[in-house]
Amino acid sequence: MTNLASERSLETINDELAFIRTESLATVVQRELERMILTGDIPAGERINENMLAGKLSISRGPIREALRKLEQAGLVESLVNRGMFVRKISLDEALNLYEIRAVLAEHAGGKVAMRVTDADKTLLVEFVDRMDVYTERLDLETYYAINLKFHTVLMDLTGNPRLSETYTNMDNELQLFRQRAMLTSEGLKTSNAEHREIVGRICAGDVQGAGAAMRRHVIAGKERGQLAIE
Amino acid sequence: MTNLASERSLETINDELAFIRTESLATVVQRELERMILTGDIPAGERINENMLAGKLSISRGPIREALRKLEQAGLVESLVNRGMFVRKISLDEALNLYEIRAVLAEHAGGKVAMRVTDADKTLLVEFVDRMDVYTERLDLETYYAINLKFHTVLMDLTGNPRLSETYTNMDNELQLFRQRAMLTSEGLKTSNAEHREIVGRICAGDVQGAGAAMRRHVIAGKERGQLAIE
DNA sequence: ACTCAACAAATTGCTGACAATCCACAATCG
DNA sequence: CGATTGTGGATTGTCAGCAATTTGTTGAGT
Repeated sequence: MTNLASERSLETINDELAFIRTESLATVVQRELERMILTGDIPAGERINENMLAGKLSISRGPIREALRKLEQAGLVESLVNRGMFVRKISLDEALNLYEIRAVLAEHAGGKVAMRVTDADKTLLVEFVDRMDVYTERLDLETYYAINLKFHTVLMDLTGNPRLSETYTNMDNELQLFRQRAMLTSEGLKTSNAEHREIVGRICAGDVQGAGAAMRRHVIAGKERGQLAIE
Repeated sequence: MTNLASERSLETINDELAFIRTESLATVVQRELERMILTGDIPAGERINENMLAGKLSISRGPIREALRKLEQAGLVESLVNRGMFVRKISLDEALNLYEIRAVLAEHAGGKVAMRVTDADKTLLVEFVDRMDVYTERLDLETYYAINLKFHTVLMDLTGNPRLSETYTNMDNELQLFRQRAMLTSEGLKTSNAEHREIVGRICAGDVQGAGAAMRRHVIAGKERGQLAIE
């Protein structure tokens, strides 16, 4: 019995250690920092103090610096030599450039999904939009955002091109640094989800051209909502 | 006189030190590794030994690991925990996905450039194509490649969207890992430059639609040339 | 001959410490 | 009083070394 118990605890410990073994600390830190940055926990423009972070996480600065280098390449932080790493501040120009690319990718994605979707996919997409409508009514922004995020991920994954989906998502993350304070109004949510419905409708109809155009319009509308919220 | 001389030498020393101060070792190593990987100096699939590299460059492993993390995020190397960093091997599937995205970006870029080019830009582009023709005749692949690279960079920069240019170039770099051994035949060069001429022609004519289509065809043709060379 | 366990060498992951640099603020000079 | 120059503390950049893991090898057992 003691044997069994000790084996169990060893297993548990191993499971936990496996988490360390199969993933470097740098990877864990990267994910955590990415989360903190995207949620605005660490606001854009703020310097990231390596020592403090190391102290908080009870690890050394090495893995932290590695994680920061990855985030630097991902465009979420920028490094100034001898001054440190800062959460990136996206200028209006940079944001417009990102929106432009995103619009192009979205248009292509929309068309491709319209060509490829199965019936199962269609019901899934419709469900997403219906659920978002519910939380729009309830003015539950938190939940709406979460579903909205998932909706776009699923949609992009349906292109069958994981790299396209990844590229799109990465740019969306960078744009998050720009939007940050640009919270949507409930009016904005309604409009946004109406656009979703339009997209899904075109996709379900197999309207390649229309689905692409709807996607493009959705991105551009999002851009304008973002800019509006800033002024 | 001695005063002047010592001032001069101080200046020189400062210039040299500035090279160290304004750039971390990680950045230098990153550029060097990127060069080695893209030229095939370190072939795809090969492990990168941190110790050996540190010894060769007479630095410690810290900056090297940071550089490798950036390259990992850029998609040029991949890390296996406790096993090391390997130059990435791009599968056929991944390459096709990249080509698809690149085609989309290229089409958009072609159209946008056609809308924006000045007369000066036009002569510049024509010069590029003319020069490439020369080296095609001479079968000087090396020089052709160099000009070809620059041509595409200039073309993408003319979109006025630096981020679009950067994204396109990054994907091109990743694809280099795929092409690697797929050297073009002289026949391929001729065809490729004919496509360039077509693109530039449409751009000069202000044919937005046509320029985009020509760009798209160029990318797809390149994809097919690459696949052909592999078989 | 084949499997498998134990061992040794090589290599990565991480840490703590040191050197170089920046920044804010006080002290000095014109 | 303003500008400049030190000066001290905080922070980054780099290094050398240790612990943990992987991998190849040897040798025993079947």
